[in-house]
Amino acid sequence: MDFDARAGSNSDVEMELRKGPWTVEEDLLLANYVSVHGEGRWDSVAKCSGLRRTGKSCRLRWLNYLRPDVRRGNITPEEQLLILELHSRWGNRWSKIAQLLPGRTDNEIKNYWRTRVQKHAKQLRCDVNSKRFKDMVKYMWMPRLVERIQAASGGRCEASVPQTAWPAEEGTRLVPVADTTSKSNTVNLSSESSDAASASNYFTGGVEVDAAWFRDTAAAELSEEGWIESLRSPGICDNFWSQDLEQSGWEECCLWNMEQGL
DNA sequence: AAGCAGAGCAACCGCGACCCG
DNA sequence: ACGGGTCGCGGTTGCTCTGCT
Repeated sequence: MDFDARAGSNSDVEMELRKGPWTVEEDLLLANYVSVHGEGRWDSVAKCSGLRRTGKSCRLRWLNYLRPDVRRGNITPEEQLLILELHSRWGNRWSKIAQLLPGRTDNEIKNYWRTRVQKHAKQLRCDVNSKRFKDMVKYMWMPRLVERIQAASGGRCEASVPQTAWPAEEGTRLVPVADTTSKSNTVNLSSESSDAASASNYFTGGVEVDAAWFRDTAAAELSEEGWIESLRSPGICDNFWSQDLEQSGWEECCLWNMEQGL
């Protein structure tokens, strides 16, 4: 039962189903109706509430925006961590992932993934489904988030993160980087070019890269972002990471960029 | 100040699953 | 068993905002 945007007289237009952004009046109508009658059947909601919208549209608006318990805005590091972990397990099962993030909608999580994570991988010409990308998420991105959460909670990580998130996989080439998550990999790069080169080598499989370039790029990024300072100031870095993980993900950028030449 | 490009997000669309007569 | 109606999910689109030149 699709709607059809045919041109017509004013009265016809009045009766047409509306599309596009919801108005405040429509929001009020829908919210009032649902609060009185419950969610029920969405086609009925659409018809009986007086809204000229499809049931689908009403459902989407209610679930993603009007629902009282819906949370909007900054996705916390804990939530980011959970999203990364759950996505690694279930893939694009957004609604399933959303069930474990109270107040978050599948749409919001999907948008987060597409804008922050997938876009990042795309820019770096790295397949989000590739082993390498998953490793980066698992061994660099996620540990960083844990650091952030720990810092924010005064050293106690209270995030409900599945323990399978970052197993100690000794013997893999990624271990050294994973092992540095508590301190060194965030500091060394700013001061020692050799550390920068060695860190980069772990993610290039030991292939030589331009260490000077790596160091300079990292230093420039560090200077711009000032995130060494932020690491030492839990309050500040909490906001920093909450706003956008990617902005502090300069290191991954450097590493991935170098991989492109391989 | 104006134009442009990119990012972020709300909403739509298509399809498959489910329910019920 | 079948068919129509409805719902829910994942993919996609397009609008708005923001930052850069």
